[in-house]
Amino acid sequence: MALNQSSRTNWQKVMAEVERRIYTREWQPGQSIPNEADLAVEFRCARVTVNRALRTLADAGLLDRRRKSGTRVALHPVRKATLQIPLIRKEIEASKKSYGYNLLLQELALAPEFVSDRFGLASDVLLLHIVALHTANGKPYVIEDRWINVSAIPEVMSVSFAKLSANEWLVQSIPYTHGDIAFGVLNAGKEQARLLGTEPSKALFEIERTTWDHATALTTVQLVFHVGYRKHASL
Amino acid sequence: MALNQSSRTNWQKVMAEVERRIYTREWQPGQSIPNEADLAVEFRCARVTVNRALRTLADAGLLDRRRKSGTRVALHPVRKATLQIPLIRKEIEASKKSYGYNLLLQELALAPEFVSDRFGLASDVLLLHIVALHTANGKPYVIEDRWINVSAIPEVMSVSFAKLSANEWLVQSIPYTHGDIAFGVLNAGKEQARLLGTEPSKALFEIERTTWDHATALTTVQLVFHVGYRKHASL
DNA sequence: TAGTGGTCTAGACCACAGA
DNA sequence: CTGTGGTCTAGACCACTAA
Repeated sequence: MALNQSSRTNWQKVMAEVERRIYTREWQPGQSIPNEADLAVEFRCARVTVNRALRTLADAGLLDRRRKSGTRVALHPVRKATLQIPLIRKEIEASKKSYGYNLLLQELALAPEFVSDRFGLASDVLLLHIVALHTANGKPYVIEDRWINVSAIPEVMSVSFAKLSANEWLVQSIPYTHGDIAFGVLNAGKEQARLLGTEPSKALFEIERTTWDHATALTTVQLVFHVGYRKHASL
Repeated sequence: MALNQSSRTNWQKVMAEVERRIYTREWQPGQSIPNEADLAVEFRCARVTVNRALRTLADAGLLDRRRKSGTRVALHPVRKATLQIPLIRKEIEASKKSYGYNLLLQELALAPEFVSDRFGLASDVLLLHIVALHTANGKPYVIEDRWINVSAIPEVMSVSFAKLSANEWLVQSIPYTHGDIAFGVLNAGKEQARLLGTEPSKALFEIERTTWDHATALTTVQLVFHVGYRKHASL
């Protein structure tokens, strides 16, 4: 029993010891490990403490757990990367650059088909269309191209996004139950290249995000980032 | 007290109810919520149950918790997206396509500077360089361009990656303590375009990943995906 | 220094899925 | 049916930090 890890809490020590045994192949991939009760005895702690350690490792993908059949070391550890999705302003300020914002378009318009499809609405519905440019130290950072479901958020009609970005107003004013997000890539079009200060066909990083209130779509946004943008995470 | 949610366990019901109060603005952004003990009384459950609910919401970014000053509804909910990083083979098989693999290069070579820098090694060190193409239904899916630290993993020298990809062999054979991952974008070069069946300068999605055993870098890999590749997650 | 979240314990019951 | 993980409880002590 080697629980002398430097980690603070007991369940973290247990977790570190279990990780060590997995790492050193003392417990091999696919192999069953002792059950919680036995480990609690070995580690001289409550079973709940072992449970928390093993549950955390299972969440991280290192263990597979099933009732009755027990806990096994994962054969193919599906690691998970957690990405932070902050406000654009916060992201820029976090890198110690000065944040700037320019509204380019705010108008009611017929939604393109891919948007009305995504929202599950008829194709002749008017939605609020907003395009804006966020800058860092005065340089283009990201284009925000957003559609808002005005029937779900009528109060948005009386808001001006000249000073406050839709990104920020929505986060502060409109809660949502869930959303989906996709990371992709595109070749810059003429207008995108002009706005971002680069040449057409340059490869640009793109994020599409749609948020929902239960079954009602609230807004969908396409973010197109400046050349060289990367998103980092740890495993 | 409305704990009649359809969720199963008690802490999930508590969490759902707290989420509801946040969502309906019964508890407004920035506002303090009752402490765990009071909530436990209100919900007629143990404090630990409330703790698990609130801790989960804090992990998700909806609450800010501090000792002594208590729990507040987050002002800027920094949502987190969790991306699955599976084996390439598993990812392809999960979309019900047939997986294929072609080794293009396996040789000892002088590492380019960005690799020896990343590994913290001298610039004249020989590393194992592997390039391979993974296919889905016979069509190019992703180029795997990998450098392996042979001094940390000497046994890799006796492995042939003609049949089994380095991606797969490493996951099965070489555990790691941590890693970092970056998502980015590039314009296809001539060779990349040829391998992926597209034209040069097309925008391609790229993932760079480096894994470590404590302070020792094990391997770094660049994955360049086929045109149109996107990575999805939920919020 | 006092209030709050973080953790730990021993014991209990439950839910699920193999044998 | 039975073993295993999942959860819950009441009570306790600890760690941090704002007042």
